[in-house]
Amino acid sequence: MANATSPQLQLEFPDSTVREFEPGTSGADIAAGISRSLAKKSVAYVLNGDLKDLSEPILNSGTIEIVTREDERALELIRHDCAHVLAEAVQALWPDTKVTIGPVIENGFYYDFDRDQPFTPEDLATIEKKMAQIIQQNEPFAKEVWSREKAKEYFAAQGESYKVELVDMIPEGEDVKVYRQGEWLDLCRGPHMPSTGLVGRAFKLMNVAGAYWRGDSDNQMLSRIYGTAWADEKQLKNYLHMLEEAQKRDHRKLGREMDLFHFQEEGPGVVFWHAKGWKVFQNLVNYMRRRIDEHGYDEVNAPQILDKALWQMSGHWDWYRENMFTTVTEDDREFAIKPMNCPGHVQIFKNGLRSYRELPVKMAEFGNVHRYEPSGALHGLMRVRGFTQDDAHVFCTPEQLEAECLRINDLILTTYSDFDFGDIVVKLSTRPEKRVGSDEGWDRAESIMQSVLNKIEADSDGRIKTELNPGEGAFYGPKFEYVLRDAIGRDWQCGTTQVDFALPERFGAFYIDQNSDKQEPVMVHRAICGSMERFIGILIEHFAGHLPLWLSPVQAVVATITSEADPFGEKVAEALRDAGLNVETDFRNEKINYKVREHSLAKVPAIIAVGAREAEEGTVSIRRLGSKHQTSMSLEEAVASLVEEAVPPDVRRKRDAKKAAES
RNA sequence: GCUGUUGUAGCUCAGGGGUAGAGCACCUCAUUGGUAAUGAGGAGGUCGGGAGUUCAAAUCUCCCCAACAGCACCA
Repeated sequence: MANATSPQLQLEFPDSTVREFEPGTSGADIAAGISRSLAKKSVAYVLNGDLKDLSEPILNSGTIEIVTREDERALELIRHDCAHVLAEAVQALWPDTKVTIGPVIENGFYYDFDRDQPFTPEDLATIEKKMAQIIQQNEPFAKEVWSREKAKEYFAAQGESYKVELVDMIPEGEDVKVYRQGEWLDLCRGPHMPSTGLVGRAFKLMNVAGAYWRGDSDNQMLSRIYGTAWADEKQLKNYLHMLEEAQKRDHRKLGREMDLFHFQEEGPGVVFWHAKGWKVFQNLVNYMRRRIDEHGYDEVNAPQILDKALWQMSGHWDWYRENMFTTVTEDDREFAIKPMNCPGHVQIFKNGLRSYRELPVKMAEFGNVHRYEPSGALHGLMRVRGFTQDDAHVFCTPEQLEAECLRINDLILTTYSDFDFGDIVVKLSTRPEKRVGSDEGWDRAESIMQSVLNKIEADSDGRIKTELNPGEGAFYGPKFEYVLRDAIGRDWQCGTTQVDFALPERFGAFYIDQNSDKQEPVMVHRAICGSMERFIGILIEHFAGHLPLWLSPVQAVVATITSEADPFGEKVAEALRDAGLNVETDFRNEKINYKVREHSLAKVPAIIAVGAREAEEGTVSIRRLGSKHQTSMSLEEAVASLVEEAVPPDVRRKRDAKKAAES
């Protein structure tokens, strides 16, 4: 068709100029046509939003942009190329290693290998050296399109059974592509940069780990090597520095330094809360109590241990047995320690007769639950075997469901904002394969929740991102998951709203409607912090230990400079305590430098130093955590400002609203 | 649970087949000092637990436990 009348490509450049090209022109040709320096610097191009190999011929019109190595979009190419170089290096060093996949991930990449002898951390340096050699050789990445048969034959002959499996997974109609780099090649959909040399030197292999083939624990465990790669060494250095900083705010480390809690061998996954940590815990519980009170919940408390029969009825005995702590008494009666609060709450709902007039019934509990989590899952406060859920169950009519979901969303989002969390993702998880209830029921619930999800996003001013998690719902109903991101960039699911079809029916819970008929209520499970333990862990990391004054276990330390000032120091402490603040005194025979250092390390928000001068003038010198400066003010001023700052955000919000209404 | 690594004083860590060492913290004494470590002295562990090899084990081997990094699972 390429003749004199064949249509030219219309390509629009970033500066909005449109130019015509012969179909089949490559990105490299275009870059070369613009300037020699661009041709040299370019590593790929973007056509209509898709990243392409520089050598890829252009067949369609559209917007085009040449991507240089410095471009942010080149970063994923650098990382992906680096993964290929890693794989080549590994096979050069250990030829009997089989390759699998090596994708780009946040901040880097990994590659999974199958090898009898897993890699050791010492191997990483060897591999890095080999990688540097490969990069030095600067072989071009050459794309080839193979037939399915050829690819399978080739990889089978190489003994690369995983690659054969991967070829089979490529959808019909899609090209089977391999990228060659010198002698070595890999099945890959691309794109890549023009040559291995462009990977550069700003890469580092981070660690080795086991990982299951295709993410399934029934499959073979592979040996995974994680790496990071950046455009230049400065970026790499920054990233490594960021990791170090993140480690400093690890809640396990801060928990010890701040004397909040500890773990020990005899109690894997259960927390020993120290006095200060428990104070934080109580401050958090008190906050949540005020919030749920404001939202019309009733707090209840259901038993820790219940007969197996109840858990059989709830379905937990079938679905959740391996995660439950159980105990058999002398008289051979079997009990389970509750892993969830819902069955208990249903019992409370069922006790007595419920009228439609009572609905929605909102039952809350700071429920202490125990779950036998896999040992490898345990992680500080973030993942424990005994924890406290800020749990609640809303029993309502189907008509009330949407409004209740929105009400819960409001409670969750205001709570997160009170704790200064901005990065929130709400995910809607829909019906899983293994499930109870009719498809019509799921249709109805999912459509209600989808509309709630849309409202959540629309009302958030872009603060909330929403996602769909198909097939990830609970077996008894769809759910929303509220996910926060921690200091190290890990995501933690905290809040959740789950619609339950199964439990009311299983327990035969009902209410009496307008016509004196029995009706099954809809049950909504919801948690906001999720686990108080985890939430505190996230708070510690989020604030790097600098908890807001209202949450802080010790809000101020009064430290005297000389013992002469002790009586005045006592007076200051008393005044602060009388005003409701949590205050400690430090009258030890130590220098003020020593005291300041110690309390700063313990993350005390305010150090109030008093010496002879303050005692005489009736003033105090306040040094706030994180600041190197101190301000001097009268004792009265100090008390008033600290008291004001220590007002919890919800109390402040209510107070301000009241004030605004009055004026 | 799976793969790998680690486990020595409260903390951070050194050592390593012949019965343990540092710094900080702790205790005592001296020092009363202006905002991130005053000085001196003292006490403290049998080296995660168990078994084995050995004349001798904290050190080597095996089993178990726990922690850490991932994976899988999950609030």
